[in-house]
Amino acid sequence: MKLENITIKDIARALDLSVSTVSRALKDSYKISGETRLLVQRYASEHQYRPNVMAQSLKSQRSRSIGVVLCNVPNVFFSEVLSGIESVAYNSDYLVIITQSQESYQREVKNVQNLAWRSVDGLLVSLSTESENLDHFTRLHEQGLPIVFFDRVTDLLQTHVVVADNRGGAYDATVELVRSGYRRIAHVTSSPHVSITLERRQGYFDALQEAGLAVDEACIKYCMHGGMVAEEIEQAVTELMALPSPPDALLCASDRLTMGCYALLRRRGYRIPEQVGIAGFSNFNAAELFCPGLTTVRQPAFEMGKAASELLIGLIESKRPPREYEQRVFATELVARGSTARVR
Amino acid sequence: MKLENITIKDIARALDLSVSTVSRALKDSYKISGETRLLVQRYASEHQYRPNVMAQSLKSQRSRSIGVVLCNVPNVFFSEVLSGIESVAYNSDYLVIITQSQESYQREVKNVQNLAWRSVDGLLVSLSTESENLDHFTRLHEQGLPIVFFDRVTDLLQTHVVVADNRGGAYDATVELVRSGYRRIAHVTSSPHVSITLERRQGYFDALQEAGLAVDEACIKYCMHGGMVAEEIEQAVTELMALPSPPDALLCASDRLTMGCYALLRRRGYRIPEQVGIAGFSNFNAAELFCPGLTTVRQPAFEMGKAASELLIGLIESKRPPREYEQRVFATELVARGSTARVR
DNA sequence: ACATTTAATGCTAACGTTTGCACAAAAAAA
DNA sequence: TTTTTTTGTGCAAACGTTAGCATTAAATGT
Repeated sequence: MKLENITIKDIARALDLSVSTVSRALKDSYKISGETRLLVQRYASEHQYRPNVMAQSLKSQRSRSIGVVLCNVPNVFFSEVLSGIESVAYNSDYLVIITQSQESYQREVKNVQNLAWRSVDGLLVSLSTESENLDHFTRLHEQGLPIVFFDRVTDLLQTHVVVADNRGGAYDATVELVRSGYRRIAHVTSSPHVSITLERRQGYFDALQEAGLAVDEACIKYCMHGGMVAEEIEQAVTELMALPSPPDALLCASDRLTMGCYALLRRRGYRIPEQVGIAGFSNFNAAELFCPGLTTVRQPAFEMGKAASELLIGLIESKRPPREYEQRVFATELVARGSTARVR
Repeated sequence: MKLENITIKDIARALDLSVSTVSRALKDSYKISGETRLLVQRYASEHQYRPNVMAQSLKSQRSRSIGVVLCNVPNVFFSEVLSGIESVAYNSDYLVIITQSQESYQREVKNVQNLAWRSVDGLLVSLSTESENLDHFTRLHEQGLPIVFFDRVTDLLQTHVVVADNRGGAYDATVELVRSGYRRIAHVTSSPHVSITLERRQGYFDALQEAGLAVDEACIKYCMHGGMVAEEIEQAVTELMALPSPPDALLCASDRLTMGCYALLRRRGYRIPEQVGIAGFSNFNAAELFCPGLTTVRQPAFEMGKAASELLIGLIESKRPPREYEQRVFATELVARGSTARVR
């Protein structure tokens, strides 16, 4: 019932040769007479011989596939990253296996172990918000499995890393808010476990400080599931707006949070940008169609996916570990729109 | 350098047993004394034995992985489908391999062949706009490779199919436009090669006819790349609006087209919904934040992904082909918003 | 003419499992 | 006690490749 393919043995039998000769003739290595080589290769292509990859994998201990571990595909940022990953893999003839952690530590662990066990040649990882302990990676990494982190990274492992300039992006957005006349800028962000949260917060801090504005911890709300659960966002916004002196602007740290906050503000009838300004990280490119247009910090997601993929494949295909691990940082792009246009 | 795992042989040697006994003890089959079974199983779990999947695959000719072929991951609809696929696969312990055709026939063929050759157990496919010839599927299908089509399907192959009620969705949206007072409704759609185009067009036709409105072929624009190239959309809209009697409303047939047309109309200064109404298929759930809110036909993408995945896994795991192939049709949901609200 | 090199091919063992069959020892039946 | 059955285990082949070493025949050197 399964697809019966012709094997190297069949060829050997048909041509009255040994399997080793056939094998060698096909990868034109070693000393094989041009005659037999041609004979074998013609027979092979005529009969549509395709080497059995499972056998090859078993022999070589390589599968020409890479595993991707990320939170959630429908997140615009991740879907673009994934697209970038796939496009590089396609050209390099690697298969891309996708898993979602759904921001769950448990699920991340299971996925990573499953992928490793199913013998991917390398791993492309963006950590879940829940992940603090990274043993599931360190063990594999020590055993020599190539891993590249992107977006939500860690310095507990010595390896390549692909990130956006998170500090810079948050800084730029905050500066824009300040420039527009906002003075009490709140920050709605994700779990402080993940790298991007800290970096973005730093950019927010830096900009406030430069502007001589106070940093108020009460104005920072951490959504532990990165906005995967709608209630988090609702609670964060509610609490912020109930403060004795409520914020006049929101800086949101992720796709989901930005959209969530924006929608909520509008639903609750806040006037944007007069009453509350809002800016945030988002890769949704129709933000200009919103009412008012949403000021966003855009990350070159597709390019980041490509870079991560390239670095990983480099790691996989080089015999020796590199002398130095790269940290590739991509510039973000601030697109200022109506949602922060309080003043001309 | 690669992760050295303990093998069944190691266990056999350590316990002074034969490999076959160990193998059998581990899958507690056959007649093995409780004693040895326990011994083996304890040793195995203590030493973290994990069967080598490549060897198992080679033996069983199964890989516990499924291949997905779709156009483009960042498309909201597809990313949600993919998420549904992954979630079912995760629970059933299948790996999901993702490939993008980017609406290219060539690429689709290469991906399909590559996946089959790399021995996935089954295929989940949404056809590219360019695909007319489906030989690359029929051959594999005849050889017994389970395939399930979703979204852009075909009846050239006898297999399970998962679709939205495309005719109904387009019908509902058109009826809504008519109800709002639009009388010359154009249709911007994708390549007529793909099933969804025909079905959606049919719904559009039916609604027009029921309303006693004329069907004008000049009012139907086919974007052969489904809107992947921005120029197609631009050209379609330009041509429509340049007609002797230009349309007063647009019905768009896909995520990308809907967004593209909406953005273009706004950029060109058309007043929506007074001058031109617009409605279309789209899974973008922030359409309510647009200005005006965008009337959309929503497909239960995640559920469709789940269904497709379940059907495929069913196919893979049943010994015999099913007596009958299913065509699972999911209802769409029309969300009427400002972009079609010409009259109260 | 014989020794030595070179070229082309074959044999065999591996990679880690699974499984039909054979075998031995113990238990049951005669 | 002998025969038969049962129970547990081992052997070996298979899945489709690859690669080190051995082998043969031909070609070159002396």
